[in-house]
Amino acid sequence: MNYWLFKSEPSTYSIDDLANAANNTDHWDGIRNYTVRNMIRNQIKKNDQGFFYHSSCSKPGIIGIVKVTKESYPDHTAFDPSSKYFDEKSDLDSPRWFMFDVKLIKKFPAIIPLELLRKENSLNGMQLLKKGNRLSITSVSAIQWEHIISLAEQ
DNA sequence: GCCAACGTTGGC
DNA sequence: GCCAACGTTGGC
Repeated sequence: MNYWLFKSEPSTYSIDDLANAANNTDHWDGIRNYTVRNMIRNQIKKNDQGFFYHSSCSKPGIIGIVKVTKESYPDHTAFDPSSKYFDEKSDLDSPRWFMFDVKLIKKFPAIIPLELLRKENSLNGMQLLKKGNRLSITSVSAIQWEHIISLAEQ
């Protein structure tokens, strides 16, 4: 099983939106970056777990845990001209973009701020924290995962 | 295939 | 709003 970190701008889609979705489950759409697309198609598997990360907001950080409930399938928003994620180059017969489903497992009582993650020496190698990282999905090692979970429980 | 120009991300 | 860093586009 793999661990991930999924970024979302709370003004677009927050952890509370997921909490309010039917069965606490929703699709993770709108990925329009090839590196991340390939991660979805090749690596993100059912029952993988991930952190829900709030980005581009006043206090960015990790706010909860989700679980992958459905693996890679075509992102239908790419075919919808009214969607901001519409991509006229995505072909129904050969979709360019993919999404997956996640279920909310836990919302932390308090966000774990990016600022705090940066202070943790044992998280030095974390992909999220690397200079220039802009990927909206990054991998998390089991050790990093456990360490962050322990921060959430403090 | 190179690379300049432009677009996007996302912390601050 | 700024801007560093990276991604994408498209002419050549």
